[in-house]
Amino acid sequence: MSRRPVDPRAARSRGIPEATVARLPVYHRALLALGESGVRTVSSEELATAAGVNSPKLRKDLSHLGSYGTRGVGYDVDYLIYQIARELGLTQDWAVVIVGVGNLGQALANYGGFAGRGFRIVGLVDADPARVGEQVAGVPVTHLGRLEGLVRSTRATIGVIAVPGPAAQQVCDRLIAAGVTSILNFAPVPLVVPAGVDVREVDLGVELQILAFHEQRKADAAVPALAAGR
Amino acid sequence: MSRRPVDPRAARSRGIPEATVARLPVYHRALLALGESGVRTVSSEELATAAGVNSPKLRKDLSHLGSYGTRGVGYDVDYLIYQIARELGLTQDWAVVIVGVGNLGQALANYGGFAGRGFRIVGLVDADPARVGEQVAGVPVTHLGRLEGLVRSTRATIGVIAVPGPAAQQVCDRLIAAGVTSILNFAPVPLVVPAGVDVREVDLGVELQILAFHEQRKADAAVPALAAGR
DNA sequence: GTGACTTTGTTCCTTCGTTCACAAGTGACT
DNA sequence: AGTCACTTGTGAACGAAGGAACAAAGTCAC
Repeated sequence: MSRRPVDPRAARSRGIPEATVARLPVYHRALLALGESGVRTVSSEELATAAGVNSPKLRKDLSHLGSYGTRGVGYDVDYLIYQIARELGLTQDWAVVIVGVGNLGQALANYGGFAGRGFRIVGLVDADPARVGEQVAGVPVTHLGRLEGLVRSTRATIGVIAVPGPAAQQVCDRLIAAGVTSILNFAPVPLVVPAGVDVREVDLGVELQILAFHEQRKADAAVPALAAGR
Repeated sequence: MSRRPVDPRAARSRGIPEATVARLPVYHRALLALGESGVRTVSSEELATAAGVNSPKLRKDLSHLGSYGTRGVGYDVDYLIYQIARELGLTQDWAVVIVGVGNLGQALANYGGFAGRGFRIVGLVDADPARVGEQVAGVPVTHLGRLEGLVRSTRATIGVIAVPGPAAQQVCDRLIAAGVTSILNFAPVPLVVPAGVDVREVDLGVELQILAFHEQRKADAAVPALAAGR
């Protein structure tokens, strides 16, 4: 475990494929579940099943982090958990501000599994003065007017936008001006941000529409004569 | 406009790339917003900006649906809205059942923009008997025990899972057994489903972890000496 | 200590997605 | 009517991701 405090071969810390990064959190979670079940060692086949991927893909993904497995044996669960956590930055403490205390904002505040992964919700912000002072999941609600002060005083670097669409861009701009450099956006509008700021858009409506597309495909396949216009 | 009621060249209706399908809903929404602003015609450059992509990508995406633009002019907004909606299946009516009436389930029930796009929430299901009879966004809450009956009687084909992780797979199995063939899963566990059933996993925790990864990258870049272990 | 077996890590190849550049088509203006 | 400016649609180059197969490496039994 102390063999390589920092991997000298430059495979790590540079050029981990984006697709791999998106799967690492899933592996991490699957490993945590296995660890709690008392499993100490896991093969790529077993872990792949638990994570919902196939084993060659899993091995290739893990190989991007370094050689943390033992051939003929598998991966040490605890060690691999630590390595993935470190790579993802979960061993650090991330201050997160959530803007918008509607149902979605509350759902996020109550979401378990943030605290245990280094994410600390340091503030909830809402435009409604009536909600200020309220607490959700132990975090007090601050008025939108104090957004910048909250971000600065807590040194938050991650902002979550859960406000109605029309307000999203303005909230985004203010978050960035106050020092936020990563944004998770649930509002159904594409945000424009300066270089150096990361945005991830999560759109509940889009997901349903993608499903509808495939659903229609299935329906078309079942009644091909109609679909083909014959 | 009536030249090809059904495109004879098989470009359409077969083989639209998955990446394109995932962006069509975004284009659709951007077009709706433009249309409400009174815009009648839009160029690929303008629409691309509104949708947050670059124009070559937009044009290639749209070309998979057919030739719906006019060179030298652009795209007719209303016509393109209709074509995308048809391709996505939004001109049909989709019955959706939401399982789990926590904060997330309520947020989904209240989400605007479902109704206008063909999605009709026909039922909310919860395991807590105390919530049965309650109404959320005008939809009554049904007890989990009646899940199958609800799905069958409403002919729902899309199910949304917003329950705690441990319950997700069982709910999933029951939905499928009752006739659901598309599932949107918010529980942080990978679902296993039989062939022919589509699943989309949306994981709020994963998104934050991906952001944390990039955030750490930025921090490393700012203090390279420490990050490189020198 | 040796051999057989297990499992990882990596290489090659194919598929998919994105970007670039340009030809073709359209409308406006003279 | 002809020319010019503009925009779409597409072919081709480029890059990223996925999958299979195999060699390397380590363990366990004896």
